[in-house]
Amino acid sequence: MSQIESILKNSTLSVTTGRKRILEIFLSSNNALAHQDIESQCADEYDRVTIYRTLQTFLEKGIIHNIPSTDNITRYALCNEACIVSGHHHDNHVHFKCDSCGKTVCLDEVTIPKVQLPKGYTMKEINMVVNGVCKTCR
Amino acid sequence: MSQIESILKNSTLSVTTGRKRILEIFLSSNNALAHQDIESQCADEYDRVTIYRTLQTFLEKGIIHNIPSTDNITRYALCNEACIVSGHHHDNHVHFKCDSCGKTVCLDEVTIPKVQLPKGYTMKEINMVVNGVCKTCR
DNA sequence: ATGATTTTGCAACAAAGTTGCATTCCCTGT
DNA sequence: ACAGGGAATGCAACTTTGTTGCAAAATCAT
Ligand SMILES: [Mn+2]
Ligand SMILES: [Mn+2]
Ligand SMILES: [Zn+2]
Ligand SMILES: [Zn+2]
Repeated sequence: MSQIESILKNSTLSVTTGRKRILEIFLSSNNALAHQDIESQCADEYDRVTIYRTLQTFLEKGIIHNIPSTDNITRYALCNEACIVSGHHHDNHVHFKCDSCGKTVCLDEVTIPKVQLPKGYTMKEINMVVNGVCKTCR
Repeated sequence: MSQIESILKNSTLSVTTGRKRILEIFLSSNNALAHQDIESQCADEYDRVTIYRTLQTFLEKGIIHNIPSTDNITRYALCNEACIVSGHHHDNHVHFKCDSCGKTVCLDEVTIPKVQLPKGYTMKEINMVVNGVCKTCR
């Protein structure tokens, strides 16, 4: 059984060609992908709606996580391990978006530092996104 | 001269009723606002396109900053001081989005902690967004 | 292999964002 | 106070993005 198939099986998802293709696109990319990025790679093979639904499914199953940004475009990246605990992701790495090449990457080795919230606030998820210039663009 | 007018004047913007109205909406709100939030408060007075253009102008002038989120909705909040330096904002406070009431707020008193990027990466802006339950919803 | 269940494609729709252009408004100088 | 030039606005048309219902197709357990 291939890596791709076991990812799907482990998440109790049926193995369909569409899901395998989208997973393959993620695995062969070294940066985060927006819906549009995926669509432009397989719009001839799969319907737009299928891509939306597949991304949604992957999110819920903890196969991918989404990365916030100020440009109104949510990007997605593979989760390293099973990272769904009681309904929400617990990724704890920093994300970086390059102002020059536009690419967004997971900085898996950079952990989000702790932060003290004011009294009364409960923390479920935390996201940190850094903008700047990446190492290939400088 | 009113507070609202001086904000516009200080940013070398002409004082129009639309800009004053949108500023007023921000000033009277205690949470961050999405385009849609503003539109629903003044759609009868001003065109959708004007709101888009006004938010864009305010952003560029450093009157408001935008807050990233994973739900594909950018929200905006007033900047505390002039926070535009060489073309980019330098807000350094944490943002909080409540999963219960959906409101996003600036935690002005919580400073984003420093983080060490890998070699070769240059930091321009940094954003931190925490999800959870706010003090009024718990 | 068969049938129940899930996934997909299609169509239709709704919402969000963009652009060009004519009109209106604001500001400056007189 | 007024006129003229430049900036902002409204409107229309359009593109892009996201959603929903339903019938056809694919997947999976038996
Ligand atoms: Mn990541
Ligand atoms: Mn803020
Ligand atoms: Zn780059
Ligand atoms: Zn709340």
